[in-house]
Amino acid sequence: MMIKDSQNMEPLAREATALLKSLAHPDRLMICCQLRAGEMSVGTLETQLDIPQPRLSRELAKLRDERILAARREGKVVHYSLIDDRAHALVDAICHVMLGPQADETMRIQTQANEEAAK
Amino acid sequence: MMIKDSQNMEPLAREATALLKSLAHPDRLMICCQLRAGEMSVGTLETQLDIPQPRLSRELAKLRDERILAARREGKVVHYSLIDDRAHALVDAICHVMLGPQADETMRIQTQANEEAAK
DNA sequence: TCAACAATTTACACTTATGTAAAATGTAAA
DNA sequence: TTTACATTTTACATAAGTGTAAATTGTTGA
Repeated sequence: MMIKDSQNMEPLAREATALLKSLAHPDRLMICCQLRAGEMSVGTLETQLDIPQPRLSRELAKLRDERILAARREGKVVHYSLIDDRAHALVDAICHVMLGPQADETMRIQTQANEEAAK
Repeated sequence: MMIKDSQNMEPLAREATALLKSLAHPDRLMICCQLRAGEMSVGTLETQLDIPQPRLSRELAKLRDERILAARREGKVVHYSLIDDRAHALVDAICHVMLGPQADETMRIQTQANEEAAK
């Protein structure tokens, strides 16, 4: 009997690769990486990640369109947060794979303390 | 004090996104997914994944160029295998994230038994 | 209302990714 | 060497991603 896994796997693979593509850009990966620590403003992200504002804004918009991030306005400032559990778990896994089991911290330096310092 | 994480994170993020891009296509993800079970010929992959041969061959070539896969010729047949540990670990993680903690098996149906059956 | 700041959108040029079909290559056996 | 089979390469059209700079929108406080 001929077994075609693709019929089971392909839809899942499409879903998975959509998520992978969302994270497959340094700006977007770093953004999601930072936001694991909690909500952060565009200005703070700009400072911490050193991404030119228009580019940052465009990548944020992409991630927002894909419901990976959510935006919350507070006065002039817009705060972004990571609302997709799969994306969160995948970023964790990526850090794990890139850095080895022990040191997820290297890619997760940004803490509330730094958030304050950046203001 | 102003802390710029990007200076630590950016090179790593570039590395990580290179790997993500390699996997961010249904054909390539499914190929790597299958090859976790072990070496497999182009023909077997074609049958199991139902990918047109020229496209399959092109994606295999990409993964080969990036040293994620290795090819071994045996007569007319070319066997591919997954030789990149990070890619292997990341595919495991992707399955885990997409399917939940329990059922990695769903995306890893292909066993040696199926390999034989497909011949 | 005006000025200043935060963030987004637009416009443009350029590169890369993708799907399809046809042609070419390499290998083994008649 | 000719044939058949397995795989790769080429050629082409189209779509999607990326970087940069300029213009625009939305908000607050003078």
